[in-house]
Amino acid sequence: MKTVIKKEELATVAQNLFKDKGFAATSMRDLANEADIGLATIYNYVKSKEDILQGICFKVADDFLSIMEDNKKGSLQQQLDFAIKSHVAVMIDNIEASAVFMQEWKHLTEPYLSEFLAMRDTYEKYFIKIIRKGVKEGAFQKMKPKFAAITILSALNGIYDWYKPNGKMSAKEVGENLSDLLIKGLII
Amino acid sequence: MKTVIKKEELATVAQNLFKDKGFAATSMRDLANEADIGLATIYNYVKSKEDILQGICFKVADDFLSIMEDNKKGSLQQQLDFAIKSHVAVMIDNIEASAVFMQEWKHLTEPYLSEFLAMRDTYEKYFIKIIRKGVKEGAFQKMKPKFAAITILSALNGIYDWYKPNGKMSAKEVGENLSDLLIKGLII
DNA sequence: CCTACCGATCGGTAGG
DNA sequence: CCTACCGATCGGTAGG
Repeated sequence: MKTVIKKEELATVAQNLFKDKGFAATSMRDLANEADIGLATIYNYVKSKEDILQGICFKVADDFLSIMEDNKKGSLQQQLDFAIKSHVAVMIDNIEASAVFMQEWKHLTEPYLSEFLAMRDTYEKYFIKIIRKGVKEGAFQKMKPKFAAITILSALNGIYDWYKPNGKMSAKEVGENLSDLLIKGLII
Repeated sequence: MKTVIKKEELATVAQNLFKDKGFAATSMRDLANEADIGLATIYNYVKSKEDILQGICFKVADDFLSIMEDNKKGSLQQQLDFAIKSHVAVMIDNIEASAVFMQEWKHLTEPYLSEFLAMRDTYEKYFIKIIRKGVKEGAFQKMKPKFAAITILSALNGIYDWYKPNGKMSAKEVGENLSDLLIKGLII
């Protein structure tokens, strides 16, 4: 019981510190202090420092990938709209973990690094496919699909830097506005 | 002579390693090895490890800010187009330094951290102002100017992750395509 | 520009 | 779950 709670607290603390200070600049002692346990106790919950990072990165990667399986209906514009809004929803549901996912994955070592990059690549390809089809059909502007996909994902992935859970915009609003801006553009 | 060359080599090495491994995970010994000098020699060129990071971050910040002074002519759509293309040009001209600017600024300590954030804020306000005027005039979609500005900047700032100097897209093409996608949107 | 070194801190473990 | 500790590496410096 208490063990489970402490383990979850450690996970939360790790997400916050890895986001704020970065993985390399966060020591196991920092984590222990913030979670209010002894240094050696951490190793009852995790195997190593990188083990914690892996947990965060692959959890978020799984979340991203699972949403795409439900995304096969409607027009290509609707599919892209759904993909954007779902991506935003996952990020906002795990805002600290998402920040770590985006910024700290480079500290993964092999073979996890390759596995991680492969998952990210697979996810990116969902966006590329939708856009490629849309360009071919003439629904979207003539544009390199990979370029457009990466640009849209970059715009979405910036959220963790400014989104405040108790701020002026709700999670739903953020998704709607991003979809609107990226699909329809800024000019009228 | 030789000193100047080695100093420049050290700067280049620092940009590359800070980008690839991150500031905290790069040791002064890493820099010395890569620049092919002794560890202690580094301190003839810089005062400290953070001194190197400051040099990179503030150089890029200056570059970004200086382009906005020339941007007061034309319609608001033209001004935004110019701002986007100039931002992309600065990034691509300093692609490694830009990556460090975007990802590693959090390792700056006070008072440099506050100064850096203030410069970034000033720059962001240029984009916000253009968009706010455009929304008021009815040239742009009705949208929160700050939200739109941050989203556009996030999309632009993702470049360092994928842009290859010898790749398929020229710097000019990247700027034109980004301006097109973000201002006009993906759908026709 | 380098050799040799400093105190501090790191990730992790033995043993209980 | 903690005390006490390990070897390795860190940023930086003395002295030349």
